[in-house]
Amino acid sequence: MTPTTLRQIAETLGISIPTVSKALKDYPDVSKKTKAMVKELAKTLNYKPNSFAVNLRTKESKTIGIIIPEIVHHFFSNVIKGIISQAEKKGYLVIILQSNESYELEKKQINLLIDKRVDGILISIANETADFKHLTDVIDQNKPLVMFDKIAKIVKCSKIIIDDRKAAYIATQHLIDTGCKRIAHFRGPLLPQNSIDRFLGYKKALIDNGLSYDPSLVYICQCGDKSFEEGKINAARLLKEHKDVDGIFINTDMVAIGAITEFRKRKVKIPEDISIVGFSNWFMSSAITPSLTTIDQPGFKIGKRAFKQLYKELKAVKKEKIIIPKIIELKTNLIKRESTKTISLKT
Amino acid sequence: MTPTTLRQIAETLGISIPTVSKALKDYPDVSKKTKAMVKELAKTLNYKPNSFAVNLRTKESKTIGIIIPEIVHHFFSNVIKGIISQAEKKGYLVIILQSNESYELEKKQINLLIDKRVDGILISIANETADFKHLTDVIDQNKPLVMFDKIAKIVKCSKIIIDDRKAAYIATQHLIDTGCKRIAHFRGPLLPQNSIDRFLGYKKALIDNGLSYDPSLVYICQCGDKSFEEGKINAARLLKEHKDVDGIFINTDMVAIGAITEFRKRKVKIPEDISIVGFSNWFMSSAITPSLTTIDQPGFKIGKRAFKQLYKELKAVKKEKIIIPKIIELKTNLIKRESTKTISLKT
DNA sequence: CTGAAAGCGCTTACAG
DNA sequence: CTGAAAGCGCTTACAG
Repeated sequence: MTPTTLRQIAETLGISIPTVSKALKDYPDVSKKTKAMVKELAKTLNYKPNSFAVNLRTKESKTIGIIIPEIVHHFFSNVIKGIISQAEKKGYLVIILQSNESYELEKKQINLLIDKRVDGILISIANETADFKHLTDVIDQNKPLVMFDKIAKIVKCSKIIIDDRKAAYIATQHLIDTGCKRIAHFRGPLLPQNSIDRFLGYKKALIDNGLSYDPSLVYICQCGDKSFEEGKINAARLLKEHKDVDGIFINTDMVAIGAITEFRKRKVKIPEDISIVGFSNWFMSSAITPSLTTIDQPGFKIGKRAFKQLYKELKAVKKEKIIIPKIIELKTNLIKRESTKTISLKT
Repeated sequence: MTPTTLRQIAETLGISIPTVSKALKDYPDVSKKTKAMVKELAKTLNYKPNSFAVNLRTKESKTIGIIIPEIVHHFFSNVIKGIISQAEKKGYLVIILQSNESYELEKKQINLLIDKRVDGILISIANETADFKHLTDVIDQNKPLVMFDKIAKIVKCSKIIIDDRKAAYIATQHLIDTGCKRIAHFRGPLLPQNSIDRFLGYKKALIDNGLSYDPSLVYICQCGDKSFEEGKINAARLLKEHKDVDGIFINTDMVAIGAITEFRKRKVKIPEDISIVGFSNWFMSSAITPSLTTIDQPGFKIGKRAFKQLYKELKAVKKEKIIIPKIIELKTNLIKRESTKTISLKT
């Protein structure tokens, strides 16, 4: 009923606890005979080391924590999957917490994880978060912290990101290259770095191409639960307020799909009347009609890389080496589909 | 740098470790003065109990494990969210593992969790799983185990389910009530109980209404990554093989949306030519055109209830009470939308 | 009201 | 090759 302990094995075998411990871990200074004996009994008794005791001795939990704003989200669930798959390979278990984009919750959750003595933390910060003390505290405790996707530039830790500005630039450039002259942008909330960067990339592409930047063409979305609705609403507003718009770069696919739905309902032709580029390459983007041109944001890969970096730092800390924060930038791709025109070959 | 311990507080204050421990936990037999003194110092030193030591003593980790077939999945990510939200309230942290529908992985993961000494386990079993020893082992160790959604009927543990058979019956009945005479079914894989039950509900509705059951109208989908594609492929096959079909009950929304996409492409009118009912009420179901009539499967609620049940059993075990397995059935609803006809009032 | 004692189950450095 | 000793940091029953 109660789990087997080293003591039980030692007593039934008439040897000492340390010897049992060492035999099980194949220490070279234990006789083959003893090892065989111990291992056999351990197996029959289904011995499993008590992880609490092991943790207490080794000061490691072989567990990491991850905090994300939202679990029910295509991008983040892919990131989680990437993290878990990689962590499992290295013998780490993963505790998941969801901040709901709330700074207070995020702070509390960081504390929960620290209390649990996780070995390291992976985080994509909440939109609300503007104060980073809870995060620098983690680093000050010499506990590895890696940020991904939604990062805070000021915090000195490793980060797994994409070049949002560049990707947005490419997306907007594609609209320009395919003939759009008046391009709107449905952006994300004001605070998070990636929605700022996507906006800046959009703006720069316009200016570099000699198109004027018009702030009234920029619509804000919260990109939460209601993304699809926001897409529809903004599409309707845009149609009313700016009849001359012929292209939109949209912060996230879900919003873009909402917009497409609304446009189709109103018989606006895509891409002929309005071309659309989304962001993230959610699988529905290739499924809808017309399929959506978008920027592929590699969630699974981001998760994998985030864990790999954390793992490196975990090992560094163990060897009492200093952690040198690394910024890892993953590539994105423009996926051309039906929601934008094909580039006309110019002579 | 290193975390504060009880010893440090005791030594700087010149009192014993047990007194510090008791002061911090507000034991009645410690003087107010001592308590105040201890608490203040604990606060300034940012004392946090070492969870490893606490676990070792109390034999509790305040951590539970959850195993699901797939994280990147609307239903499951909602369940996870429900579990986590509830667990956090009760001071439990959640470790998540993904079985990829693989029996071997699932077995390994159960062991991982047992090795970690989680207090309890929540699981939705893999399609492949037909042997349940790894699960009964958990129960035999007196460790609470609660199944949800994809369950094994033989295993004696609590289960959070919906009445798949009834829901499927209602879905099919709705097709019949709205005038469908020849109804196909796109079912899930052969093994999992819920896909069996949905199939049986479909079949029973046909028979109860005097319609003949025709096995050739039942198509199998794996319902994995390729659900959308499977929907398209099966829709195309159906059109070729059974031109007379006027209604389909589909195992899961994603497949249904694939089917709708294919039908629209081929100018099949929905619901006039073919009516469709899905299953799960994925949010895209209300977004697509035509919007999808479907069965609402309350993922978040299932997660919440699953944790609540586990929590009850956790407490029971602590009090050395016997766990009485409970089957909790949550209600589903038929959500009528555009992919089925409105019921004609008969006189 | 306070503290000495025992112990949770393991690991590691050291003695023999 | 084996084992006695110390200790990780806490908690709880008990003595005073």
